[in-house]
Parts: sequence; C-alpha cells; structure tokens
Amino acid sequence: MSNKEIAKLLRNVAAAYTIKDEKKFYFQIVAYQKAAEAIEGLTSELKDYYAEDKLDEVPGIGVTLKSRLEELFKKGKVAHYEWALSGIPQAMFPLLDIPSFGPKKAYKLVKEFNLKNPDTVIDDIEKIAKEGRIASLSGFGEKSQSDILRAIAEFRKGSGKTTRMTLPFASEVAEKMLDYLRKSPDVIRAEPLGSLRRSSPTVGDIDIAVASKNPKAVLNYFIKYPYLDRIIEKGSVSSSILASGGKQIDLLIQPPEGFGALLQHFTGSKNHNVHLREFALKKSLSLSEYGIKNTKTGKSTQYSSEEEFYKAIGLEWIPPEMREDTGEIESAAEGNLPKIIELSDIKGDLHLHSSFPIEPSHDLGVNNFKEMLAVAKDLNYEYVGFAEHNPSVSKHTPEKIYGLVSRRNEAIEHILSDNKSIRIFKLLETDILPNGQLAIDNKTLETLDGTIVSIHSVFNMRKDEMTKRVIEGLSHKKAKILAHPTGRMLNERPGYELDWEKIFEFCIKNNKALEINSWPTRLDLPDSLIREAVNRKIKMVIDTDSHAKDQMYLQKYGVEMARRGWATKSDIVNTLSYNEFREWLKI
DNA sequence: GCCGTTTTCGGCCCGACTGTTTTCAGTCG
Repeated sequence: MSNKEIAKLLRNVAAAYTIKDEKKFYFQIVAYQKAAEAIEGLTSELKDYYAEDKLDEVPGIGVTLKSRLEELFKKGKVAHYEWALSGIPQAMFPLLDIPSFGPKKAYKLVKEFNLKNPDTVIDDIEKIAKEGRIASLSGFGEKSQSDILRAIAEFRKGSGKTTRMTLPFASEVAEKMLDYLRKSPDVIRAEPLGSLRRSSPTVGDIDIAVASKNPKAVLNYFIKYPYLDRIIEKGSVSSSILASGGKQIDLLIQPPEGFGALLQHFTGSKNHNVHLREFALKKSLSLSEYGIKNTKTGKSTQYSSEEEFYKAIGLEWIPPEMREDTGEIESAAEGNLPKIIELSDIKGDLHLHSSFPIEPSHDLGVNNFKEMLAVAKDLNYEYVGFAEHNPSVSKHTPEKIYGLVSRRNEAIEHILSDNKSIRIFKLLETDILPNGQLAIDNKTLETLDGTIVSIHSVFNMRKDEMTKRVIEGLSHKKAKILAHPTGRMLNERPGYELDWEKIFEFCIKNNKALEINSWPTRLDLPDSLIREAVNRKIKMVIDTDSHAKDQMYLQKYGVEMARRGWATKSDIVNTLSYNEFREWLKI
C-alpha cells in the first residue's frame, strides 16, 4: 500500500468516527488526521518504516496506530477499522477527495439519496445536482448545489489537491504571481511560503504572504490577476484563487509590523505549527498569524520578523526545511539545532554528462567540457567530475570501450593543460548489471579517478537480490558513489526495493558515499533517508546529473533536500577542498 | 489516539471564509 492509500484509509476512519459520534471520538479524529498528514508528508514509503520496525518514529504514530498499521501490512486489512467503517455507507468516501466535501456533507447527501455504489457515487451526485434536487435539502441551497457541480467538474479536470507540482514548476507558478503582486504600490513585501518555502519535493498549492498597510486594495488587486480562472474565496485578510492551469494560489496579508507571525504561520507545516502552539501554550503563550498572546496577562504582541517570533517562545530560529515536526522543536528548545548545509558550501559537481562521443549506454550530454566548465566557474566551483555513462556494452568489445574511455580521458587532460581555475576528476557513471558486476572491466576502470555506479535496468528484482546487486557493484575499489540510490521518479514510479540497513552498514564500513541527486523529478536520496544517513555518519555527495550546462544550476534543489534531512557541511563530501576530495576518492 | 520543560494521567492550536442561517455548521490551512 502506498503512503497516499494509507493516509486515505486513516482519513476515512476519522470521517467514520465523525459520523458515528464526533464528540465522543473527537481526539481520535484529530489523532487520525494528524497521522494521515504526517504519512502523506513522508518522502519515503511507510512500508519501509514497517520493514525496519520504525513505524513509531513517524510523529503522530504511537503504540496503538503502530500495531494497527503492522496488522495492515501483514494482513492487508485491520479488524478494528473494518469495525469502525461498518455501518457507514461506503459510497461517502470517494466524495471526500473532492475539495469542499467533508464527512458531514458527503454523509448527508449519500444518505439522503440512498447512494450505495462507491464507483458511481460522484456521477450519481452530479446527476442529482443537475436535476436540481439538492437545493431543497435543509442546510443546502441553490448556491451550494451549483458549487457542488463546479467542484466535481474541477475535480475531474485534476485541478486542486489531486496533482502535486515539482519544485521548479511550483516556483515558476509562484514567481509569476509574485512579479504581479510586487507591481502593486500597496504591496510592501511578498513571499512564497507553505511547502514551497520548506522545499518539499512536491507542492500542492501555492501559498503567498504579503505585507501591506492596505489589505483591501491588495485583495482587490490579487483577484484581478490576468491568469485567473476563478475566485475560490475572498475575505478581509485572505483570498484563494484558481489560476489558469488549475493551480490554487492562497494569499494572506498582514501589516509589516506583524509580518513575522504571518511568515511563521503560513510556512507550516501544519503539524509543526500545532506542535509549536502546544509547546508555547505551556509557557502561557498563544500563537496565531497575528502574533503572540500571553494567556495570563491577555497582552498581545506583534512580530515583524520570524527570528523574533521564535525567540519570544524561547527557541532559536528554525530553518523552514526542518519544520516537519520530526524533532526540530525539541532540538531548538535544547539549543541543539544542527547548522545545516548551505548552497555556498558546495565546491564541486561530480556528476556531469558531457557531449564527448563516448557512445554511451544511455543519454549523452549536449554540451562540451568547456561549456560546462564555464558554468562551473560561474558557480564558484573548485572542481567538477565528468561522469558520462559507460560506453554501451552490447555494441562494443572491451578493447573498444577501453579506447573510447582513454580518448575521453586524454581530452580531459588536454583541457586541464590550458585551464587553471577548475580542476577535473575523470569519472564515469557505470551501470551495475543485474548480476552485480560493473558494466566495464578493470583495465578500463583503472584509468579513472573513480566511478559513480547506478542501476539503470531490471528494476523489479526482489529486495534481497537488489540489495546484493548494489552492494556487489559498490564493492569495486573504484566505485565510490551510488547515484540516485532509490531509483524513484516523482509522480512516476516509487523506486526499487533496497534493504537500507545493509546498504548503510556497507557504506560506513567501506567509505562509500550516497548521492543526493538534484534532478527535480528524482530528488534522490529522499530526505528521510538523508536524515537516517546523517545519524549514521554516512557520507553523501550532492550532484546534478546534468546532461546540459544550464542544468548545473539545479544543484540548489539537492542542497535543499540535504537541509530537509538535517545534513551539515561535514556530511557532504563535495564541500571538501580539491585536495581533500582527491584524498577521499583514494581511500 | 498521542504525548511529556507542570503530566505515564489528563490534557489536546487557532483562525478565515462561505452558505444557509436568525446565531451557526462545515470545510480548510
């Protein structure tokens, strides 16, 4: 079961409790929603937590939920949930995926019209609304009837909460709106917040905060956005719109003197905020987007910066990437937050595919050495590594492969002789074959400074076999880095199965590094595995896997994943100087 | 059902907005 399916199950249980007895089950409902939120936000599979007996490390999962989830993974169902969901019409649950449908509304409609089939319930509701039979129900009216029809239509188009954007795409959507907002004389500051500011690997909707002394004017300006599809809601301090392309943009406004509280509130995550507010409440401080209220004196205070806001709760400022309620509040309270890595710490990119005609097994790059070095210079790098895919094994003899790689090496030497500013490592990205052997032989590997290894074929092996394959591939003394270690592609495929316990153990013993691949649809390692690797002092390297020079600027996304995994400079080997990195390659 | 800078029992974030309402329920972030 995927994280999404599990979260859906927990939300369904919460919805069932809401229908059965909202008051009696109030805190279970909250707990189930919180756990669902946490599971949805995970960037590794919950199944892997289960496999390593770490379910209760997920915030919001305690003793009871742990045992229920274990039952789910073992048997595919949970007896207690079968009971909880019994007596509740199954047809209400698909409706909950549609924005504006909650448990009460879904239940009332399904019950009222005696709808039984979950597979057709959305069609059924649509038909009933079109016939005008919803408006007459108590609690409903003409407006809510037409809203239902529109919500269903938008849901079908895949807008709203169903599809999530990759980070660069989300940034683009946000930038367009920010450019627009900053043209308004009433906008003093405008910042993208929410999961985009936390650099979550995928982003659902765009959240923007504005500092202004005239919120009304800004709101009126906001809803005149040229790429507006429709206004979802508009109040006195906030508004939501659907932009063309089906992406929701939420706006919140505060005066500049209260902007710090707004930044904090709207950056989230939800579970971070809930935990932070509970923490503050113990100090008689009640937090909101307006500021901090002392519950004893009743005195409210505004904060213009986030740093002051956190300080007022007795905490050091927590970087947005860490605000997922995975222990950052406790660490901040103890003054133990690690100093996480920054983009400027990176001294090189070791995973570059040039256009050198090496006749590779997979894609060749489109730019030559010099063109890529020019970008490296722009990025202030000390060194780079060229790591084209190994020459195709099926098309060439080992002798031919040796010749191709040697020619590439000579071409690099030639560049080096008239290039003083940036050093170059002669690497390759070598396939690990299904039997664990590397795709090219020792004689050729010996000509390299080292090699990156990775899986590019036969993804569907058993977990133990895949683990053996990877470890065997990494065992070669020239193999130093495992590229895109999980093989996941965001919004496409989950990645192959690996026994991380064994991989970590092997890496630490044999001084191998795991790559954090910055490619926006990979972002692989996922942040939770980065966090795990950091805890075990395993070295990582942040690379772009660039096949074109402009892609080298994507390095920031890998750095952001490292930050989400609490990695410091010392965890990442390409923060080392040229000489230090050279030494590390030889160990 | 979770969780611990008052606690292993007894608490549990805070507010905006909309539609259908005569004062509030439902949904959302």
